[in-house]
Amino acid sequence: MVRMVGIKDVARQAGVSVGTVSNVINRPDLVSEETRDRVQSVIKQLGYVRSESARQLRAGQSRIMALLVLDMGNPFFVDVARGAESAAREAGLGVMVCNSGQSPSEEATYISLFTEQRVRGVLLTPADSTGASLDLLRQQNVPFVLVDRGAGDADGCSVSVDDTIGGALAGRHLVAAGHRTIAYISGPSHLQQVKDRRAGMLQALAEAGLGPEALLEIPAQRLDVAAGRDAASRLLGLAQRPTAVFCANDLLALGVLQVVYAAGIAVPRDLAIVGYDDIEFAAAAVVPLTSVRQPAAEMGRMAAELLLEETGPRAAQHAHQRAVLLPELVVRGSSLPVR
Amino acid sequence: MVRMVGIKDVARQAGVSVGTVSNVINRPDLVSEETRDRVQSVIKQLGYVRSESARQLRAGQSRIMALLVLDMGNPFFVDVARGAESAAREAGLGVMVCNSGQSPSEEATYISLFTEQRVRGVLLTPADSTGASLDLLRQQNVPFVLVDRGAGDADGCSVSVDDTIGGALAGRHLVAAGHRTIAYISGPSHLQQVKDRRAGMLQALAEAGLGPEALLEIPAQRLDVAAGRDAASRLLGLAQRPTAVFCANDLLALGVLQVVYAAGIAVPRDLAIVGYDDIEFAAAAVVPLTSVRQPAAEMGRMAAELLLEETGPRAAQHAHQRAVLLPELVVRGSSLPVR
DNA sequence: GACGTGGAATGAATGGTTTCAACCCGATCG
DNA sequence: CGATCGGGTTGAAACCATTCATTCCACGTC
Repeated sequence: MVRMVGIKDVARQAGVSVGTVSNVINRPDLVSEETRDRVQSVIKQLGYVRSESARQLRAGQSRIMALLVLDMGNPFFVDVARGAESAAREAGLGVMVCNSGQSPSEEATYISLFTEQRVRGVLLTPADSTGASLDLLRQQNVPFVLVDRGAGDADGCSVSVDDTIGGALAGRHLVAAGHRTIAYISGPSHLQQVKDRRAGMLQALAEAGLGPEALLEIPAQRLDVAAGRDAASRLLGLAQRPTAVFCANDLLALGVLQVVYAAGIAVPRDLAIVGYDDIEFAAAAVVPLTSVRQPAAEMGRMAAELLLEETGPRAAQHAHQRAVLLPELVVRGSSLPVR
Repeated sequence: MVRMVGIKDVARQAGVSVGTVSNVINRPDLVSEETRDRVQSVIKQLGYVRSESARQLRAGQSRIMALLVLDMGNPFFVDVARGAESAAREAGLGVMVCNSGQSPSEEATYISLFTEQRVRGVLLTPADSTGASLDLLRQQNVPFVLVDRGAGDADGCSVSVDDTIGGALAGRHLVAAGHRTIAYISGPSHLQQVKDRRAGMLQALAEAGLGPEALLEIPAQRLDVAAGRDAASRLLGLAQRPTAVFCANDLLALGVLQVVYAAGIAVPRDLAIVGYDDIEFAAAAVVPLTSVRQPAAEMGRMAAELLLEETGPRAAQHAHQRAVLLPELVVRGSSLPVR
């Protein structure tokens, strides 16, 4: 292994002190133009690259923020990551994207990795519902921002989308299209999102004078395509099939669409489908899916910006906040009323 | 900002020297059981977390490897990332996943971020075809492994899949199903993959005694769903439409499927479709897509392992190698011969 | 009782950068 | 002419964990 060229080598070669080289890099305005040019050219000539670890050691914090998502296979989180990444880059930071796969233990492993790295902060959608992960972060006072989750007891920021409104948007749309019995393909019951989306749907039904019996819940184990297929088979086995399905996310909806289509049931004529998240593949399905759009990239960006504010030079004026964004219904072929 | 508890605090509290604390953490067998327990409990009590930057500063390299992919929105790369991540974690490293979005300039930005971080190494699918990015890495002697690309002139490892064989698999399958004119929806022409897949297809056609005129190339700007839709419209506008389409990747194929279906053309009866990559959404389409499966996770894992070998304790015995994996055809509904 | 042995613990040196008080020197002011 | 100012530069401290040569100690052996 060849020795790395350090700031000292540059200083010697340029005939200045290390302090001056540092200034050339970090506060060029303090250095005379002549010296600056000379140092710059030596830097280029020697191929000097500053060592982030040394800089970090002094600064006490790194220039990396962590993003810990539940499922990298879900395009929704990919969009979140994109948003966060672009905000971070504007501030000259890197993002370390990691995938907990919904496992609290992997989540804990990553969090300890992050604390060792002294990351600037963590953006996360916790997989652990007990809050133990957050305690870990608090203990090390690593700033964090919750993504796609409200910070209930609030000692951190959060960015989320109002899922009750989202559910209601879907509900009103289906009711307006004449549906009177709707299936809800939910996900793991401990997820707040899943509950809120149902609540919104129930609210919309109530507005139309329909009781909770109009909503038939079909639980799904996970929020992925396979779980959607599975739930759809159960749906098809029912004696009295609802005329519409609302899915807790688009992956489920894609699974449903596949099974329903294979069974020869026409969408939307015999069955309307509404998904949630509006991932790219929802629009790209053979029958484009109506979906409740979450501003995923926007969420990622906001989360990153909140973190930057909390850890930036103006940290003192930072007050934790809970940003709640609004979802939007995107109507496509899978739920269009048939004329 | 509260001061971080350092190794010195632990040492003082436990009544030992800093060297001993370090030994407890890194070489516990050198320390007597009694001392070890005492130190461990102080560590827990104080919530001490070692500073990776300080450790790194001495070690000269970090415990993070970078993965730079072309498109995080493509599930293929997500699988690559998963494979790399799992191999890295087994070795106690973290992976920093970044997205160049095929832009050489973003790629360069990330590479300079990586060199500053002194990452252990970089796994990448270069967006820059001139090789300038690799030069940057070589210059700083940062080890790298090419993913999904062969290392032609070889001064690094690479892991790729034989795309010519992949194309041939698709070709033989379609020929066997009786197709005699096939459209090839390609991607950006400078991508080697795109060329190799076509070459394989031509080879399969030749084996069946068909000349290059049997393959009709329809160029696509990018390798995504929208480009697939676009190419499909052009396909449908043709006077003499081929009976089968081979797409350079699954995203294109999904776009094609959507447009073709909307035009009322039955798949596979009127048009067979074969994709490439075998992403989850290919199997999840309404008409499940036949696709050439690439062992994406396996590729990510191998790449990470090669990097670990190159930078690990046995680096001396490391010889660069070019691993070439084999693709596999997964036949599904979109190309089944109609009885 | 002198010496050797080996396990356990020590503490100083090391690494690269940033920061800041101190310094130098030419120019301006009184 | 001396004092002051300020732009430009310097040099050393600080950051924190690791490493390794050294010291310490208890025990056993001759």
